Amino acid sequence: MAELPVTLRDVARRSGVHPATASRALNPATRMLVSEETAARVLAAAAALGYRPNTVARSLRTRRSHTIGVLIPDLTNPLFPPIVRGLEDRLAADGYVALIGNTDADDDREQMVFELMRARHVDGFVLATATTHNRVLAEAAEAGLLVVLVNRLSEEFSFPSVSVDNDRGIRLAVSYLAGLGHRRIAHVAGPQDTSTGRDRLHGFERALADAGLAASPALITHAAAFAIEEGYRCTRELLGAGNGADGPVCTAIAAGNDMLAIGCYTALEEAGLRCPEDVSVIGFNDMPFIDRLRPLSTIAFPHYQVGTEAAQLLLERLAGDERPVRSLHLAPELVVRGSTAPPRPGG
Amino acid sequence: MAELPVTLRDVARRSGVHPATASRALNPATRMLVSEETAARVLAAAAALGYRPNTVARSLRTRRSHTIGVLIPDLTNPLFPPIVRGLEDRLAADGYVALIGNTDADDDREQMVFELMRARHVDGFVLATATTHNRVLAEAAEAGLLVVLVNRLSEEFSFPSVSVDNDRGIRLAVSYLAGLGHRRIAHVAGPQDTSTGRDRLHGFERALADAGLAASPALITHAAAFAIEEGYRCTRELLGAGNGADGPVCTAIAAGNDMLAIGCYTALEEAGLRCPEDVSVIGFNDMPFIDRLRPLSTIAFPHYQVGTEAAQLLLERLAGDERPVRSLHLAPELVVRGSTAPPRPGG
DNA sequence: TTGTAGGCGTTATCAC
DNA sequence: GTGATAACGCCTACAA
Repeated sequence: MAELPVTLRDVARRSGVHPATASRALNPATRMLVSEETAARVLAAAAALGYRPNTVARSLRTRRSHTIGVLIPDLTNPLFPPIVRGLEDRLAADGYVALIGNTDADDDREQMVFELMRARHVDGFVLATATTHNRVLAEAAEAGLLVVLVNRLSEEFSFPSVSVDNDRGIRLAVSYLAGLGHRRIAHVAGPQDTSTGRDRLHGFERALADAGLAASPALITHAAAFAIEEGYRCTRELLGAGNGADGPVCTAIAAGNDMLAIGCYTALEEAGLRCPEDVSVIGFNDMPFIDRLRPLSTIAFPHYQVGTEAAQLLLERLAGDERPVRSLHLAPELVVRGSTAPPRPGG
Repeated sequence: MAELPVTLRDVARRSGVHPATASRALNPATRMLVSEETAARVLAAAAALGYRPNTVARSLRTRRSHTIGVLIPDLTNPLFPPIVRGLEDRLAADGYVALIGNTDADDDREQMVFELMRARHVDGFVLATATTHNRVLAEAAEAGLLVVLVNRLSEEFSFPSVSVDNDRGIRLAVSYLAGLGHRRIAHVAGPQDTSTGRDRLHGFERALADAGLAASPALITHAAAFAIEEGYRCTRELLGAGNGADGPVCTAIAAGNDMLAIGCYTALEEAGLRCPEDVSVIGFNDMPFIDRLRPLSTIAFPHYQVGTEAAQLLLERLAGDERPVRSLHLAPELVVRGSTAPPRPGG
């Protein structure tokens, strides 16, 4: 029952040539070195025997595994599946496969998964987990590994990257809210050890200034993670701080991402505040299913394309592209749904 | 900058032993064959040099890649990420990694991804894509590959599997609806070329009979895929058929899964019917985020555990377990949310 | 155009 | 307990 594996020798034997010749005939890149009829004979023999090249042996010899390591925080965060699909689809088109590892934003776990992949001699990495001082990034840089950053930038190392223009995105959000008439706009900032969290916070502050609005520490809270519970906690903090004389401290919240925005809802409800009547909420990412969840206004970007572009960048370098490192910034777009409205007249 | 790779020979040289001895010392399983002090010396040398074994070479020699191929329909279906995480977490604990492939329920694509993985000599497969007459399943069986089915069963081949007890699940749904007083209960059946779709349909029919309710072809529609649009289409069909004298043809719908249930909502809304006042809806799977989407009553099962159990089954066989093939059926549970209510008095 | 030979890094099987 | 040797399946100078 268990099939005996067909090797190159078997194909060679059956077609009456040396294994080396068979190898050349089978490899499209070297097929030209072989006479047409020999090539045809070898190909026929291979097909007849059901030959399937042993990638492991090939990898050992060529030092190419045609495998890419992908590190993401957590696959169950709906933001990542479309990105991963983009990656895999583009990679598969070139015969590459992806090894996915979840890090749960835990350094030790990240290190462990990274090692697991290095041991498998992946040809490159896609990292969606980069934090400011990241051991994996440092090791990858030192070892000269091929890396493409996704959704993250590194100031320390110069890696190619694909991300959304966070500054522009958060500006879209803030100027939209300001245009509605909001003057007390709060921000639930993402983790400041990620470029994403930092860029959006700084963008927020600049956008406020540009809109002629005052920045106040009371209007900014810091989430420890891009997680629903943190959005909830931060919004409570926000509301608790200044929920004084004339209503809540803010009339609008720009959340660091959609997960945080979901947390905002719960806290607002708990405080007896309605959205958008009392407080407007805008998210970031337009993650899948968020539109069916609540009518959340948010900043959208093409998730799937982030994946395909990252794969593209990687494949180009794998193909020997030596051009200077490129960083792609995909354009975000404002998506208005039902979570935003002008502030109450009395506000 | 690019580090020169440290090999076993380097470690052997530095510790003054033969590579074979170094190999024995480094491998916990064969370490006992070596004197303690030699082992210590080798280990120290390895650490000092930053030796990292070449898994590719090891795989070629041992014919074990410590890699598992995972085929799923589509990672962006929220049902799968937690399952995949369960798989990866359990596999990683034993030093295995997973290759994920999306098939989009397309046979050619499935075949292609399957080949990509076979070529990489994965040690086993987890298949969540099995359909009734499945080429991949047949090839895997013929080649004697290690396979564990997830969320699917095969009548044709005897593979170990992990799935939810669909029959019991749909019975829970139907008896709950019947208990609420519903007598005209419809079913949006999933694709009948999947065991999941079939088992739930048959379970539905039996459950109806057990509840003393009449089965009618008009109350059953067939979705071509577990997709929102198909749920929408089928529900329209349902409503269009018998939306005659006294209201809609049914007062409750048991959907084949949550995605189909989401589609039901849209069709009901369009028809001016409210849920649950006019028509109750119950789903299946309790997929992530569904609880935040709409208050959908549904049948829950432990997604993550499906993954860990599947990995466990695979690892056991990889470890040489020869016990007869096991099929795990995880117990489903009824989750009541706001999409179900007694039928209208006038119904 | 084809054959020869050697080696990628590791481990299994001998022998000592 | 350790060393020597060969082989896993493939590719690629080099030679013919």
